[in-house]
Amino acid sequence: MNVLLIEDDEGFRTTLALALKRRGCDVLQAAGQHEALGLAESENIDGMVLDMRLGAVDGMSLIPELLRHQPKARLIILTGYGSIPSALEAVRLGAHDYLLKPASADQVLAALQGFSTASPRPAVSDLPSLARLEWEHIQRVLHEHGGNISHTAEALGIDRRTLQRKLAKMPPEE
Amino acid sequence: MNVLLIEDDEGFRTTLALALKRRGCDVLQAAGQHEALGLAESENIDGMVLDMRLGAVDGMSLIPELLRHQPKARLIILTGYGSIPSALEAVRLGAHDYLLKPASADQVLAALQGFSTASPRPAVSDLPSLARLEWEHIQRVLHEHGGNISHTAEALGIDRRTLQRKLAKMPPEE
DNA sequence: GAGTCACTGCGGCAAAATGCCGCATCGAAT
DNA sequence: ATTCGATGCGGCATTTTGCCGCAGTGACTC
Repeated sequence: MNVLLIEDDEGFRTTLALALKRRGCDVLQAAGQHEALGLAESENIDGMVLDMRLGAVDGMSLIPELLRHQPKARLIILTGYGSIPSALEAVRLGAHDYLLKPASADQVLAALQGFSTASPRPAVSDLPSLARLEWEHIQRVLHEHGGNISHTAEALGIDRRTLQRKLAKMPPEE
Repeated sequence: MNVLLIEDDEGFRTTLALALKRRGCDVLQAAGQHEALGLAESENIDGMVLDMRLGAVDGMSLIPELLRHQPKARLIILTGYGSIPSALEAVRLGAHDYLLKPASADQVLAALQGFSTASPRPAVSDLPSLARLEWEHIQRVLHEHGGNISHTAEALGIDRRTLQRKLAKMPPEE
């Protein structure tokens, strides 16, 4: 399976690429839109993994072009922020699935192969606790800001010192 | 436009029904699955609004049947909890749009008429503040539990007293 | 090389929030 | 009438938060 990985975060991209290779995929990597479109034009591709936020570029707008070059490929979105409206828009534009970071390589591969991510019937009781929600959101925003604690704290509307303290104590007691 | 409203929360349903009628729709209401399927069989319907959580019944499973009876109708999901995987599954089952409560009657109507809810491109900076996220989540869970504060507090993993205090001070500021 | 600037880690402290009692009330079900 | 669950609220010890400030570091400039 030939996979095109389009993701601007170098660390995340290489990690995921390695994991996919280990699972038997041939992986092409692109960090930006032109690189991605170039590869989509010239190579034969079965599946594409697209980040929604490529620096200042909106990944959503790449979907139609990528699919025009590779109409038979499966295209899945892998994004950090993510929202229901954007997921629906992506699907309308032709994406086949929409995953949220952090997603395991197995999840990505399953989505590429067309096994829609098993959506466990959300029971009424599986609502996340406040602490869990907070933790996940902090991780997301932190990653969004490239690990910059000062900016993250400002975006979250809390004190930088508070963020530091939260981060310092979160890992141990989950 | 004939609209079938399938929603178990009586208050929410009648409110939305009234709002849609005021906007020129003919509204049929159903509180449960059998009622909904009965109306879908016998009436001519242009649009359906379906809640995902009808008491113990999973609204998702109704989608194919409803569409079988009304293949030309637009079916939109309106749900309180909502998640990206469930939104994707609903679309795969044939739903046309997927809205989260609270949604304005205008949003519902726009979705019914096929104007996909304008998804303002989520900028990198429009990440919700921690306080806002917490507030929205509390509202969601509170509604999920029918306004029961004790149960909500337990589900959120916080003290009942704390929840009361949060609720008491939230409305004024923001 | 000196200086500037942004970011980080940490200490301290007053103010606020939280957890954890208990008590009184109220309505519905028994 | 009594029981039971839910609610609103007071009090209080403990924890968390906001808001300083200071020192160290790395990058970038003059």
